[in-house]
Amino acid sequence: MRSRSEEDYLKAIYSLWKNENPISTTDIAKYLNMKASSVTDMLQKLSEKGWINYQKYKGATLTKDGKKIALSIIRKHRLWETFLVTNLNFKWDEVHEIAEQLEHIISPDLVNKLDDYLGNPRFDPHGDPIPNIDGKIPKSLSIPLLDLSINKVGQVVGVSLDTPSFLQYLDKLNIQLGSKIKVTDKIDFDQSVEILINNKSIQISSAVAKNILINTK
Amino acid sequence: MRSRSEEDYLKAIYSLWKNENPISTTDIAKYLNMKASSVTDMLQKLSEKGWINYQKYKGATLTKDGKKIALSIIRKHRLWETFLVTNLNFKWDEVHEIAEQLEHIISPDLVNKLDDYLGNPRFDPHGDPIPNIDGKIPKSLSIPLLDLSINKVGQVVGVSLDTPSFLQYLDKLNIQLGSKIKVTDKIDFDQSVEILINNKSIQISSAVAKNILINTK
DNA sequence: CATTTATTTTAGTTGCACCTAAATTAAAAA
DNA sequence: TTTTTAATTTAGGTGCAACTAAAATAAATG
Repeated sequence: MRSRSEEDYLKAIYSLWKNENPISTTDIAKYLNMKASSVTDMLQKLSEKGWINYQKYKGATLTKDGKKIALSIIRKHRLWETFLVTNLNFKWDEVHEIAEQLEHIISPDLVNKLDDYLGNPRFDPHGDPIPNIDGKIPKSLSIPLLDLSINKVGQVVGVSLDTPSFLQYLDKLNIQLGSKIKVTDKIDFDQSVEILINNKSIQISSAVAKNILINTK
Repeated sequence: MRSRSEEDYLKAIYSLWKNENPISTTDIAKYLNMKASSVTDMLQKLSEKGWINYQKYKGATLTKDGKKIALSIIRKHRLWETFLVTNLNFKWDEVHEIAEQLEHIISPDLVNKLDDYLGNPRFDPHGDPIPNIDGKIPKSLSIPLLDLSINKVGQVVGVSLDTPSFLQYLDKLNIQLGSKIKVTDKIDFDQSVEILINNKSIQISSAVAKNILINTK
């Protein structure tokens, strides 16, 4: 049996895990809005349960079992987000908090029936891949808008950042999932990008263009 | 802010509340599988929050606020049960535990969008009424099968008992929501009932007949 | 390389929601 | 009405998951 907290920690470690380096106590604490001492306590507990590799002062990585758990929670999270957006008509910037609760519902049957009901989607509304029942992650075939060449057209398939402020800004610019975007110019000076969307020409900063994902036909 | 436990207690008191009499500590303890001393603790807390009327040794009743909370949780529970059965193809005896978890998800928006998505159902798959957003409960127009007269036909609209063993027994008899049942005889000796269902004649005990709800056209 | 600074851990505390055991109160039986 | 029994509360304790403050360790700087 796992507690909700334990699941949150495993997911946090998975999310912060980029290269082979272990994740530091402080990074986890920041990610979960907790104090470092609380994190230390939990890391020791998770280590005893065999879900993480943990050495004092050296941070943590997930074991095979820990990774499996993290992926199953991410699977649930993304399936629920898909349900909320495509069936219940939530906007993509409104679903994170709710999915954060739904991901902890316990019932293997439920996840799989939900998956079937949604038509076994491979990506969630943010364009993030949905791990399958075995924890396999479908390869995303997208590139950042920043890397799209001049005069090419692409379709928005997701974002690589999902803070409310970023998503709300996209909403304001009328950039949505499926929006068709043509890159009309790239400004050398600040890497900003001039794009055509809905027959209007707008400028977006490189920071924004970096986090919009475009399909690569 | 409310904890999950607090919500469980309020729902328990609501469920046990038949007439005007307050609900005893012991009854709540039995219902929630807890010790009476734990219940006393919580009753004091709920009383301080203004959700129940509680007097030492005299049991508890819900205040207006407490009743409102209980109804909102029951609303969520029954809406989720409806979703699980009608959309995800769960059987009606499999959904209780999952709904028990889902009912604690916090998001007013979610409940109402789910309600709309399901087409604002008035009754859940067990035939229980779903409180509306203001806590109003639709009147059920059903009677126990036991009270249906000989040679009359009725349709199953719900059950008044939802233990797994009872529901599984109904499944075995092929009695489902919507099943058409004709009462062919009533045995005076033990109040058992002879019915015709799916062109087969079977006998059911009065205990069973009492808990099957039939519509009253 | 020594010292300062930052990170991490340990030790001890808190609130929550449960528990057991003992004391109290209410209800039932003699 | 007294006594016995049952229900309820109080008092004190446990595990969990957070916290603060202090100590220990590692990393960065002079």
